[in-house]
Formats: sequence, structure tokens, C-alpha cells
Amino acid sequence: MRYHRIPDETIRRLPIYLRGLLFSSEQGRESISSRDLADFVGVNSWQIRKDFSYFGGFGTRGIGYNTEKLVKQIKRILKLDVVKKAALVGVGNLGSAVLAYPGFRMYGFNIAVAFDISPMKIGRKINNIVVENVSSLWTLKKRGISLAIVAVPQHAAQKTAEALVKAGVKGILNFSPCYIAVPKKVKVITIDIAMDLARLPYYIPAG
Amino acid sequence: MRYHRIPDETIRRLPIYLRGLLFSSEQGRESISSRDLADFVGVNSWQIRKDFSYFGGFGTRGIGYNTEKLVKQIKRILKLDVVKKAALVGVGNLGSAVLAYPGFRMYGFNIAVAFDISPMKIGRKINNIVVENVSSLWTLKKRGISLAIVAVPQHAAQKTAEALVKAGVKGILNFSPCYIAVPKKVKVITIDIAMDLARLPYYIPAG
DNA sequence: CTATGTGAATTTATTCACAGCA
DNA sequence: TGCTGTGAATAAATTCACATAG
Repeated sequence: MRYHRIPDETIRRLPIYLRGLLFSSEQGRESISSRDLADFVGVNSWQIRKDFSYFGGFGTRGIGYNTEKLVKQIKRILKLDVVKKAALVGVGNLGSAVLAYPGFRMYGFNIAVAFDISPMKIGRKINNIVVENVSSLWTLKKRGISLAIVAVPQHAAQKTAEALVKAGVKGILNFSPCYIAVPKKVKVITIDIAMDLARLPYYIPAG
Repeated sequence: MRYHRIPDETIRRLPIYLRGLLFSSEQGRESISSRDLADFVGVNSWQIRKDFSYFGGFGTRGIGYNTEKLVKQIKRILKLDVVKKAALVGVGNLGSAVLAYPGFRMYGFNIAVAFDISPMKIGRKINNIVVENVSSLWTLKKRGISLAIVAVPQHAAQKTAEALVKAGVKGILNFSPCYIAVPKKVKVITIDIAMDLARLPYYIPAG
């Protein structure tokens, strides 16, 4: 299957496997079967095997997958094998929480820069990062930063995205509760926390 | 199509449409075509029409959809037509940001209770809500709260989820970076912000 | 003449079942 | 024997094309 196009859904699941494997690896586990990984991450074992098969054989029949090796492979596929700097735009409540969030490191991310528009925040140091003026967003290009997290109010999201694209940013994680239009070459992933909550009641039986 | 099973993907998109329509409605727009809505929310027009068709005809041929009517319909489908109380567990950085987040109201949510395990936080008032001891999670049942947001550290997530299920909670929005196992009758939606960021580099051409 | 609504065609993803290797 | 890897079968979702209603 090595020569097929990789399903988007497979890419979406890879970080889930990675998360589980990193944990499993930390626990000192050397290898893990698709069945055990399945129980651990909440995905079917055949789905896991199929997903890995798109990239070729990662496992050993009769044994399972070598955790460390598999972690390396997935990181390579996801291009997480080198530490990546990311910028944050908008240091409000949510933005500050993002800055303080410890979970980015395990994937090789380093939130290295933060921007805000408010004079109250510019120049302040939050989590060891000095907040800069959004007007200097353009400097991202020469700083070699191509990933950004947007946590600005809805009304500023589109303009922010456009400035980021102009600054050479290629990937945006958008926390603003709206669709942002960007050129096709730029990838946007939107997280709308209220929207996700809004999906829950549907699945809950009357009551 | 009224008698078909509704695709999960359709349900996932309904809140996207709702978000766009609420905005459009606020702007005073009375009706909107699937094409205009498409441009606004970033989903194809035929996808939008197909999605709505599962529930029967919402629109008027030649005109489009009445925004206010459509908002009502989607809210009804998603069971968002009555204000729903939700509980927050874990008032750390992320939890506090969630408490302060203004976006829940538009979907009819009211984060009415907050819990934490830290004596430093218990009793403190954050965003007009007094933080309670997690040991009183069980009171949720008699308070009629069946939705919860989990923003505790990874190691506490599974235990927290179990306590919530015991307290009668039927839907969980999980911000902890791990899979949590719950009975089938309970719906969990997990948001792992680092994991979503981890998906971006894959889509970015080498550089 | 415009824009919805929907069967049919196509594409994409999941699930199965088992051959094949350690 | 145990567990991977993968074609084939099934299921699900998207896209198309157009009949149909205002």
C-alpha cells in the first residue's frame, strides 16, 4: 500500500497514536501490539494496522510494534522530527493559557514569540516570552517561523490571518470562532471550543 | 431523505452553519442562499443543501433560507433550544480561560459550576463562580447538570471522568491530552490543542 | 430565472478475513 | 501460535446533475 495516497483520516489519527506511544514509551514499554495500543488510544486495532500499512511495515509479526521506533516513524511522517517554532497572536485569556500549556513540547513545538495589539500587554513578559506589538508580525518571515496560533477576538481573526500569510506563515491553528479564508497553500485548523460543546447535547438521550 | 440515518459528519457541520447564521442574522440579514452561506462558513453549497435535506426542506426555492427560521431549526436538532448548564472541572490556566470564554452563550450554554482539587482555588470566585471542591462532584446529579468540561492534568483525567459519569453526567468535553474510557451511553469529545497543532506541519511543503 | 432538494454516481474510509512471517 | 499487513468487501460521505418549486 506504500504507493497509495494517504487518507486524511489516517493523518488525523497519527497524532493520537503518537500521544499514546510516547506515554507507553515513557512507561518503559519496549513494544506494543495493535490490540494493546487500540485499548489505550480508543481506536480499533485493524484501523491502527491499516493506518500504519500505508507507510509500510512498522511492526514485527508475532510481537507488535517497537514503541521507540514507531514514535520516530510517526514523527518523521508528521514532520515533527525537528523542533518547530511557532508564534502566538492574541494574549488574552485563551492565548495566555496556550502560552502556559506544557503539552506542545512533546510534539517538538516551541511557542517562541507572542503578539498582541493592546499596549497594556505589549512589553510584558508572560511565561518567559515578551509580548510584541502585532505591527511587527511581518518579522516572522526573517525569523523563520511558519506556524502560528491565532487567539484573537472574532472580528480581528481574518485580518490577523491575512497578516500572517503575508508574513510567510504556512500553517495556522485558529482558536477564533469563525471561518478564516486563506490561500490554498496555507493550512488552517480551527478549534472552536464552544462549537465542540454544542455538538454534545445531540448525542445525549432526552433528559 | 427525511427517514435516513443522519451522517455524523452532518452533525459535526451543523454548529458551523449555526455559527455563521447567528452572525448573519445579527447583521440583520433575513435570508441567505446556500451559496452565500457556503462562502461565509467555508463549506460547499451542495454539501450544505444535502445536510439540510436530511431534516427536510428548510429553504424556499428561488430565495434561499430564512436565517432566523434556520437558526431555530438547527438549534432544535442539536437540542440547543433550551439553556443548558454545564460544569467545569479543573480551574487551571485552560480551565480559567474556558470560564472566561464568552462564546458559550450563543449556543445556550451556561457554565454554572466549577470544581478544583487545590485548596488554593477552592472557595475563590472566578468569573462570578465560586470554585467548589471536586469531592462534591456527586452533587451534579441533583443539580440537574449533565454536561461537563474537563480541564484537569492528564493523570487525573480518567478518574475525573469516572466521577462525572457516576454523578450522572452524559456528555464530556475533554481538554486533557488523553483518551478517556467511559460507558457507551456517555459521549466524549476530546480537544487536544497540541495534537491539532501537530497535524499542521504535515500539510506544509518542505521548508 | 433562481436556488432548493435529492436520487445516482463517485470517491473515500472502514471493516473483514486471512495469508504470511517471526 | 501470535500478531502484522493487506487485498477484497462493505459502509459512509461527497459530489454531481438536474428535476422541481417559487
